[in-house]
Amino acid sequence: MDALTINEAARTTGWSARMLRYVEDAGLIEPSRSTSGYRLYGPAELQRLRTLRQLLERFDVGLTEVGFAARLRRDDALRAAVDHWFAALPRRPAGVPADDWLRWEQDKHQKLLMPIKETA
Amino acid sequence: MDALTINEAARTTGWSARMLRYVEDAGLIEPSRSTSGYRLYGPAELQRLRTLRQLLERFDVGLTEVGFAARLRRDDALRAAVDHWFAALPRRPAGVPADDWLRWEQDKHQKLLMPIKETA
DNA sequence: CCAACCTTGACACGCTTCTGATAAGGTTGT
DNA sequence: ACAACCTTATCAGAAGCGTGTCAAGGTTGG
Repeated sequence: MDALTINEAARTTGWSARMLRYVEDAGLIEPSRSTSGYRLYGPAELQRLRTLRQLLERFDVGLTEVGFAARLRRDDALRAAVDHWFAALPRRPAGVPADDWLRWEQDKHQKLLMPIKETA
Repeated sequence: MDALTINEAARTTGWSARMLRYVEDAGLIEPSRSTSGYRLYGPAELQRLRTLRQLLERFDVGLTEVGFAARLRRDDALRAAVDHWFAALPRRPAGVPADDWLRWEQDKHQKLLMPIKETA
Protein backbone atom coordinates (compact mmCIF):
# COMPACT_ATOMS: atom_id res chain seq x y z
CA MET A 1 0.00 0.00 0.00
CA ASP A 2 1.95 2.97 -1.28
CA ALA A 3 -0.73 5.57 -1.89
CA LEU A 4 -4.05 6.27 -0.21
CA THR A 5 -7.35 7.31 -1.72
CA ILE A 6 -9.03 10.41 -0.47
CA ASN A 7 -11.03 8.94 2.38
CA GLU A 8 -8.10 6.92 3.64
CA ALA A 9 -5.93 10.00 3.47
CA ALA A 10 -8.61 11.94 5.31
CA ARG A 11 -8.68 9.41 8.13
CA THR A 12 -4.93 9.41 8.62
CA THR A 13 -4.41 13.17 8.41
CA GLY A 14 -7.37 14.56 10.33
CA TRP A 15 -8.76 16.48 7.40
CA SER A 16 -12.13 15.67 5.90
CA ALA A 17 -12.31 14.44 2.32
CA ARG A 18 -14.17 17.63 1.49
CA MET A 19 -11.30 19.69 2.85
CA LEU A 20 -8.67 17.71 1.01
CA ARG A 21 -10.36 18.74 -2.23
CA TYR A 22 -10.55 22.29 -0.95
CA VAL A 23 -6.86 22.32 -0.02
CA GLU A 24 -6.18 21.15 -3.53
CA ASP A 25 -8.28 23.98 -4.97
CA ALA A 26 -6.27 26.40 -2.88
CA GLY A 27 -3.22 25.21 -4.79
CA LEU A 28 -1.46 23.84 -1.74
CA ILE A 29 -1.40 20.08 -2.13
CA GLU A 30 -2.15 18.42 -5.43
CA PRO A 31 -2.05 14.64 -5.21
CA SER A 32 -1.38 12.55 -8.28
CA ARG A 33 -4.25 10.76 -9.97
CA SER A 34 -4.92 7.18 -10.94
CA THR A 35 -5.75 6.50 -14.59
CA SER A 36 -9.42 6.70 -13.73
CA GLY A 37 -9.04 9.99 -11.92
CA TYR A 38 -8.90 8.92 -8.29
CA ARG A 39 -6.70 11.08 -6.10
CA LEU A 40 -3.67 9.23 -4.77
CA TYR A 41 -1.93 10.53 -1.66
CA GLY A 42 1.60 9.29 -1.11
CA PRO A 43 3.63 9.52 2.11
CA ALA A 44 4.97 12.96 1.23
CA GLU A 45 1.51 14.39 0.61
CA LEU A 46 0.21 12.84 3.80
CA GLN A 47 3.02 14.35 5.77
CA ARG A 48 2.53 17.74 4.23
CA LEU A 49 -1.15 17.55 5.07
CA ARG A 50 -0.40 16.82 8.70
CA THR A 51 2.14 19.59 9.05
CA LEU A 52 -0.19 21.97 7.24
CA ARG A 53 -2.77 21.34 9.93
CA GLN A 54 -0.22 22.09 12.63
CA LEU A 55 0.84 25.22 10.84
CA LEU A 56 -2.71 26.54 10.57
CA GLU A 57 -3.59 25.73 14.14
CA ARG A 58 -0.42 26.88 15.80
CA PHE A 59 -0.31 30.23 14.12
CA ASP A 60 -4.01 30.70 13.52
CA VAL A 61 -3.69 31.38 9.82
CA GLY A 62 -6.10 30.46 7.04
CA LEU A 63 -5.64 28.46 3.91
CA THR A 64 -5.95 31.63 1.86
CA GLU A 65 -3.03 33.13 3.66
CA VAL A 66 -0.82 30.13 3.08
CA GLY A 67 -2.13 30.18 -0.47
CA PHE A 68 -0.94 33.77 -0.67
CA ALA A 69 2.48 32.72 0.58
CA ALA A 70 2.47 30.13 -2.20
CA ARG A 71 1.57 32.83 -4.70
CA LEU A 72 4.42 34.98 -3.40
CA ARG A 73 6.81 32.18 -4.26
CA ARG A 74 5.52 31.63 -7.75
CA ASP A 75 4.80 35.16 -8.91
CA ASP A 76 8.03 37.13 -9.18
CA ALA A 77 6.32 40.41 -9.94
CA LEU A 78 4.05 40.09 -6.93
CA ARG A 79 6.90 39.19 -4.62
CA ALA A 80 8.99 42.09 -5.91
CA ALA A 81 6.13 44.51 -5.46
CA VAL A 82 5.39 43.32 -1.93
CA ASP A 83 9.06 43.29 -0.97
CA HIS A 84 9.42 46.74 -2.31
CA TRP A 85 6.39 48.04 -0.52
CA PHE A 86 7.71 46.81 2.80
CA ALA A 87 11.19 48.04 2.03
CA ALA A 88 9.95 51.59 1.65
CA LEU A 89 10.16 52.45 5.30
CA PRO A 90 8.76 55.80 6.35
CA ARG A 91 12.22 57.30 6.40
CA ARG A 92 13.88 59.06 3.54
CA PRO A 93 17.46 58.28 2.65
CA ALA A 94 20.01 60.94 3.48
CA GLY A 95 20.77 63.16 0.52
CA VAL A 96 17.24 63.36 -0.80
CA PRO A 97 15.75 66.73 0.08
CA ALA A 98 12.27 66.61 1.57
CA ASP A 99 10.69 68.30 -1.42
CA ASP A 100 11.92 65.59 -3.78
CA TRP A 101 11.10 62.67 -1.53
CA LEU A 102 7.54 62.21 -2.66
CA ARG A 103 8.34 62.29 -6.33
CA TRP A 104 11.34 60.05 -5.83
CA GLU A 105 9.32 57.40 -4.02
CA GLN A 106 6.52 57.65 -6.50
CA ASP A 107 8.79 57.11 -9.48
CA LYS A 108 10.40 54.16 -7.78
CA HIS A 109 7.09 52.47 -7.17
CA GLN A 110 5.71 53.38 -10.53
CA LYS A 111 8.56 51.68 -12.28
CA LEU A 112 7.97 48.52 -10.34
CA LEU A 113 4.23 48.49 -10.58
CA MET A 114 3.62 49.65 -14.10
CA PRO A 115 4.91 46.89 -16.36
CA ILE A 116 1.95 44.58 -16.82
CA LYS A 117 4.11 41.53 -17.08
CA GLU A 118 1.93 38.45 -17.18
CA THR A 119 3.52 35.85 -14.97
CA ALA A 120 2.20 32.55 -16.23
CA MET B 1 1.78 71.72 6.70
CA ASP B 2 3.91 68.66 7.34
CA ALA B 3 1.36 66.07 8.47
CA LEU B 4 -2.26 65.54 7.60
CA THR B 5 -5.14 64.49 9.80
CA ILE B 6 -7.14 61.45 8.86
CA ASN B 7 -9.74 63.09 6.66
CA GLU B 8 -7.15 65.13 4.81
CA ALA B 9 -5.10 62.01 4.29
CA ALA B 10 -8.18 60.20 3.08
CA ARG B 11 -8.85 62.90 0.49
CA THR B 12 -5.33 62.86 -0.91
CA THR B 13 -4.91 59.09 -1.00
CA GLY B 14 -8.25 57.85 -2.21
CA TRP B 15 -8.96 55.79 0.89
CA SER B 16 -11.84 56.58 3.20
CA ALA B 17 -11.13 57.62 6.77
CA ARG B 18 -12.80 54.40 7.87
CA MET B 19 -10.41 52.39 5.75
CA LEU B 20 -7.37 54.24 7.01
CA ARG B 21 -8.26 53.06 10.51
CA TYR B 22 -8.84 49.59 9.12
CA VAL B 23 -5.48 49.57 7.36
CA GLU B 24 -3.95 50.56 10.66
CA ASP B 25 -5.72 47.70 12.44
CA ALA B 26 -4.32 45.35 9.81
CA GLY B 27 -0.88 46.42 11.00
CA LEU B 28 0.13 47.93 7.71
CA ILE B 29 0.39 51.68 8.23
CA GLU B 30 0.49 53.17 11.69
CA PRO B 31 0.65 56.93 11.59
CA SER B 32 2.12 58.86 14.48
CA ARG B 33 -0.21 60.59 16.89
CA SER B 34 -0.54 64.10 18.15
CA THR B 35 -0.39 64.58 21.92
CA SER B 36 -4.18 64.47 22.01
CA GLY B 37 -4.33 61.28 20.00
CA TYR B 38 -5.08 62.55 16.51
CA ARG B 39 -3.54 60.47 13.73
CA LEU B 40 -0.88 62.34 11.79
CA TYR B 41 0.01 61.18 8.31
CA GLY B 42 3.36 62.40 6.97
CA PRO B 43 4.55 62.28 3.35
CA ALA B 44 5.96 58.79 3.74
CA GLU B 45 2.71 57.38 5.10
CA LEU B 46 0.73 59.11 2.38
CA GLN B 47 2.96 57.63 -0.26
CA ARG B 48 2.75 54.18 1.22
CA LEU B 49 -1.01 54.45 1.28
CA ARG B 50 -1.11 55.33 -2.39
CA THR B 51 1.21 52.53 -3.43
CA LEU B 52 -0.67 50.12 -1.21
CA ARG B 53 -3.78 50.85 -3.24
CA GLN B 54 -1.92 50.14 -6.44
CA LEU B 55 -0.54 46.93 -5.01
CA LEU B 56 -3.97 45.65 -3.99
CA GLU B 57 -5.58 46.56 -7.26
CA ARG B 58 -2.86 45.38 -9.60
CA PHE B 59 -2.49 41.98 -8.01
CA ASP B 60 -5.99 41.58 -6.65
CA VAL B 61 -4.89 40.81 -3.11
CA GLY B 62 -6.64 41.69 0.13
CA LEU B 63 -5.49 43.71 3.08
CA THR B 64 -5.42 40.56 5.20
CA GLU B 65 -3.03 38.96 2.80
CA VAL B 66 -0.63 41.87 2.86
CA GLY B 67 -1.17 41.86 6.60
CA PHE B 68 -0.05 38.25 6.58
CA ALA B 69 3.04 39.21 4.62
CA ALA B 70 3.70 41.79 7.31
CA ARG B 71 3.28 39.14 9.97
CA LEU B 72 5.71 36.92 8.11
CA ARG B 73 8.31 39.64 8.41
CA ARG B 74 7.80 40.24 12.10
CA ASP B 75 7.26 36.74 13.41
CA ASP B 76 10.41 34.67 12.99
CA ALA B 77 8.80 31.43 14.10
CA LEU B 78 5.93 31.84 11.66
CA ARG B 79 8.24 32.65 8.78
CA ALA B 80 10.47 29.69 9.58
CA ALA B 81 7.49 27.36 9.77
CA VAL B 82 6.06 28.57 6.48
CA ASP B 83 9.43 28.49 4.75
CA HIS B 84 9.98 25.06 6.03
CA TRP B 85 6.58 23.81 4.94
CA PHE B 86 7.18 24.98 1.40
CA ALA B 87 10.71 23.67 1.39
CA ALA B 88 9.50 20.15 2.18
CA LEU B 89 8.79 19.20 -1.39
CA PRO B 90 7.15 15.84 -1.94
CA ARG B 91 10.51 14.28 -2.69
CA ARG B 92 12.69 12.57 -0.15
CA PRO B 93 16.39 13.30 -0.04
CA ALA B 94 18.65 10.57 -1.34
CA GLY B 95 20.00 8.41 1.43
CA VAL B 96 16.86 8.31 3.52
CA PRO B 97 15.13 4.98 3.08
CA ALA B 98 11.42 5.15 2.34
CA ASP B 99 10.43 3.60 5.64
CA ASP B 100 12.22 6.28 7.62
CA TRP B 101 11.04 9.16 5.52
CA LEU B 102 7.79 9.76 7.31
CA ARG B 103 9.33 9.77 10.74
CA TRP B 104 12.22 11.89 9.56
CA GLU B 105 9.96 14.53 8.12
CA GLN B 106 7.72 14.45 11.15
CA ASP B 107 10.58 14.99 13.56
CA LYS B 108 11.89 17.82 11.48
CA HIS B 109 8.55 19.59 11.52
CA GLN B 110 7.93 18.82 15.13
CA LYS B 111 11.14 20.47 16.16
CA LEU B 112 10.23 23.57 14.28
CA LEU B 113 6.63 23.77 15.32
CA MET B 114 6.78 22.80 18.96
CA PRO B 115 8.61 25.60 20.76
CA ILE B 116 5.94 28.07 21.79
CA LYS B 117 8.26 31.01 21.43
CA GLU B 118 6.35 34.24 21.93
CA THR B 119 7.56 36.67 19.32
CA ALA B 120 6.70 40.11 20.67
C1' DC C 1 -18.47 78.96 23.36
C1' DC C 2 -19.32 76.96 19.05
C1' DA C 3 -18.47 74.68 14.61
C1' DA C 4 -15.70 71.51 12.80
C1' DC C 5 -12.79 68.39 13.43
C1' DC C 6 -10.87 64.08 15.96
C1' DT C 7 -11.40 59.67 18.94
C1' DT C 8 -13.25 54.67 19.88
C1' DG C 9 -17.04 51.50 19.57
C1' DA C 10 -20.72 49.41 17.45
C1' DC C 11 -24.38 47.90 13.99
C1' DA C 12 -25.18 46.39 9.35
C1' DC C 13 -24.77 44.56 4.89
C1' DG C 14 -22.70 42.11 0.89
C1' DC C 15 -19.02 39.11 -0.36
C1' DT C 16 -15.61 35.29 0.48
C1' DT C 17 -13.77 31.43 3.30
C1' DC C 18 -14.46 27.27 5.43
C1' DT C 19 -17.00 23.20 6.14
C1' DG C 20 -20.59 19.65 5.80
C1' DA C 21 -24.18 17.47 3.13
C1' DT C 22 -26.32 15.66 -0.85
C1' DA C 23 -26.99 14.31 -5.71
C1' DA C 24 -25.89 12.01 -10.14
C1' DG C 25 -22.82 9.27 -12.05
C1' DG C 26 -18.11 6.40 -12.95
C1' DT C 27 -14.67 2.54 -10.88
C1' DT C 28 -13.24 -1.43 -8.32
C1' DG C 29 -13.01 -5.89 -6.30
C1' DT C 30 -15.18 -10.08 -5.01
C1' DA D 1 -23.86 -7.55 -10.19
C1' DC D 2 -23.47 -5.30 -6.26
C1' DA D 3 -21.48 -2.80 -2.32
C1' DA D 4 -18.33 0.42 -1.48
C1' DC D 5 -15.63 3.36 -3.05
C1' DC D 6 -14.36 7.46 -6.25
C1' DT D 7 -15.56 11.77 -9.24
C1' DT D 8 -17.61 16.71 -10.01
C1' DA D 9 -21.20 20.05 -8.90
C1' DT D 10 -24.21 22.36 -5.91
C1' DC D 11 -26.71 24.06 -1.75
C1' DA D 12 -26.24 25.81 2.85
C1' DG D 13 -24.75 27.85 6.93
C1' DA D 14 -21.17 29.82 10.31
C1' DA D 15 -17.39 32.87 10.50
C1' DG D 16 -14.51 36.52 8.67
C1' DC D 17 -13.38 40.54 5.39
C1' DG D 18 -14.33 45.18 3.44
C1' DT D 19 -16.93 49.15 3.87
C1' DG D 20 -20.35 52.70 5.26
C1' DT D 21 -22.69 54.92 8.89
C1' DC D 22 -24.02 56.41 13.25
C1' DA D 23 -23.38 57.58 18.39
C1' DA D 24 -21.11 59.58 22.44
C1' DG D 25 -17.60 62.11 23.64
C1' DG D 26 -12.70 64.84 23.46
C1' DT D 27 -9.80 68.79 20.81
C1' DT D 28 -9.04 72.90 18.22
C1' DG D 29 -9.19 77.53 16.60
C1' DG D 30 -11.55 81.62 16.13
